[in-house]
Amino acid sequence: MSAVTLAEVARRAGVSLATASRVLNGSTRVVGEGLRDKVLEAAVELNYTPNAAAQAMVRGHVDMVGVVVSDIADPYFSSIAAGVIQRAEDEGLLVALSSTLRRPDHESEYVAAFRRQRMRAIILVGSRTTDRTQLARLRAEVQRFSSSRGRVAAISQRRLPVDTVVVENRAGAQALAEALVGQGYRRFAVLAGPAELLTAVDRLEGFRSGLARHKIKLDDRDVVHGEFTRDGGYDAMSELLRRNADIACVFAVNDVMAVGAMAALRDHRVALPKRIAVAGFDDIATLRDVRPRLTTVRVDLEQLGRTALELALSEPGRAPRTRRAPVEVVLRESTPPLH
Amino acid sequence: MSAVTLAEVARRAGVSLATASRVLNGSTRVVGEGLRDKVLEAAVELNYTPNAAAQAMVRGHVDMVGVVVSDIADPYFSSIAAGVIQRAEDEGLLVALSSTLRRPDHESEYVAAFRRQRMRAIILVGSRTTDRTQLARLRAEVQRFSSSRGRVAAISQRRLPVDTVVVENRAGAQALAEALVGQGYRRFAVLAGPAELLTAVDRLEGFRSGLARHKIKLDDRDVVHGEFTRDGGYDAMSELLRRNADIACVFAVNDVMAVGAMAALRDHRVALPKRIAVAGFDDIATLRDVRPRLTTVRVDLEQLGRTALELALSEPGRAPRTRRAPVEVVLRESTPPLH
DNA sequence: CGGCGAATGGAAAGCGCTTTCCCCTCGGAG
DNA sequence: CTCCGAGGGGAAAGCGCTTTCCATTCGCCG
Repeated sequence: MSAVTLAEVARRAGVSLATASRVLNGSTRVVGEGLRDKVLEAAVELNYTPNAAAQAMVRGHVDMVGVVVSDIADPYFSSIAAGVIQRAEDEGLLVALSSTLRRPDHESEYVAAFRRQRMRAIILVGSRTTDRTQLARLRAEVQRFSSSRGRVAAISQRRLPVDTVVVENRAGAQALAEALVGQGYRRFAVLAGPAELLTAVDRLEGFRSGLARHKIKLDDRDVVHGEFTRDGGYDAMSELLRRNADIACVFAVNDVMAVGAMAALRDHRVALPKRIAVAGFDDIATLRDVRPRLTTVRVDLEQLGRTALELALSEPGRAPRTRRAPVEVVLRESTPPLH
Repeated sequence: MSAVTLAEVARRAGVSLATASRVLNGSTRVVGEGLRDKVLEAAVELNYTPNAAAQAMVRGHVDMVGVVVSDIADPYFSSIAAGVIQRAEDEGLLVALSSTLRRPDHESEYVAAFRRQRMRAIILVGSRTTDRTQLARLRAEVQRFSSSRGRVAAISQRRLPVDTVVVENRAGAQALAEALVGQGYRRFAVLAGPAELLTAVDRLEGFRSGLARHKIKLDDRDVVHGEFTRDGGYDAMSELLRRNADIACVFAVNDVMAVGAMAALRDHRVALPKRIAVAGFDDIATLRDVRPRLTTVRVDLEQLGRTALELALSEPGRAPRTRRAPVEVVLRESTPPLH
């Protein structure tokens, strides 16, 4: 049993294909009431559904938006995706979601795939990296997509000539550093995530400059890089402890790593937060119940997703726009005021 | 600048459209080496990309699979989605992901949308419900999709005539109950999730029958229904405490609720797990670091997703198939052995 | 009452691709 | 040397839909 086509509906309603199309699939042209009703009725009787592929072909684009994330199982990305999906539903758009499995070099491939599908828009959620070749490739691919009237928005850093929702990673980390100094901490270490991920780098640098404002220097020995994951945090913290560093507070550049760090501290029987305090970044909802409650920098992730899609769908300006996503320091039990 | 078409490639290579198509987009027909190379070369020079919409139209389906989840921000669903996406990548398929935002009555709409798009397959991840009308509607929609050679697989309960990965909710909950009795617990309560969600119901019933095996009765007063979320768990636990029930161990039908319950216990200054022990279900990775470590029933969520897609893509049998997803009780600190 | 423009319906030309069907060219068997 | 069949190439027919571009029909104004 094959699907019902517009032609069948038209025949049944006794009108032309053109009229049926105008009635059923929106058009500027008005159709007389009589015929309009006939068509509608025929469509219902035959249980007609438009063939999206056919529409996509003639319209030049499908009613979908593509989203590229690093890892959908990571709550950071799934929250953003939730925001995009929510907004997409409002717009009557479907969402195609791809996960690079933390291989930023695969981003451009997915952009290409989405271009092939003639997606209305593409949202790039992953962090940009320091790799220039990669960036060039991505930029080229994005260019191609936009030059065939596809819209693109990125989340995180402004490194591509597209609308971008810039997360205030630097400012947030800096404010966090200052707040922690305000709590009385002086000796810090940072669990810094991958050295090539701009999001991680920005947070590290922001934190560093926050400390600098109070004449506190962050020794390179006290910066440990690691995966942007729970285990990455665990390993980095373990490494730090192995180095026997004399620190009072550790900043993990995201909450997931922070949780890993806390686990490592426990496993090494280090009093938390007494001996070593821990702070994170993102304020992941799922992690709000870990104890001690995690000091962090809140980012409204779902909002990020919604904003990005909005930006991508709105009438493009003559130049790429930037929207800042404000962040907010949240002090909790994991970094109690000293004495 | 519009996209390059196959016709342009053909012209440039000096061959017919048919030949170009056969070379570039796979066909049973063989093309002579000379022409083949010419076409390939022309395609590269012009930077040709096939128009997926056009291909979809003539082939009858697009190279995508649709996934319907209840809430992509929930780690349960995002893990399953990750599994599906992983497997889809292996197959060269893109994934369209829709979230019903916990409105099971919207599932059929998304199935319809995916049908319109001519997706290759659809994976239904959300739990089935007790609502017969809804089920009928979903079944009808699924029927239509499969009758136009679309493949469907469901995860959780076998309530639709489609391939299903059945999660052993009942058996798992029953085994958990018995394990808890083995730990010495006798007075139980259940935070039971929405009464209409089969996943929640199955877990409750499984738990009940596990207790029954040891002649322990679960009083209806000790079963509190609530949302399948962290806050749902929090509220249900609070309600339970308000009832002043005399219980030693609480089973929350999923980990997310369990975490909410633990938060409620803390807020009410109830010693955890000493006064009241807590157990969950799912073994959500992100939650493995909450303290006390949560006793739970492990489900390999990513595997669930992978299996479902595999099932959907494999040659359909004459009858819908069922694949059981085994689960495993994991005892941890949140339910210590009694004395 | 004639004439003209607005309103409405339909025929048909694509959109970019796959695939059938037909044709031509060889190679090899008889 | 003829004939047949296989192999490889191309013309063209769609796939289901949107959208010009015409053709009609009215309504109205002068």
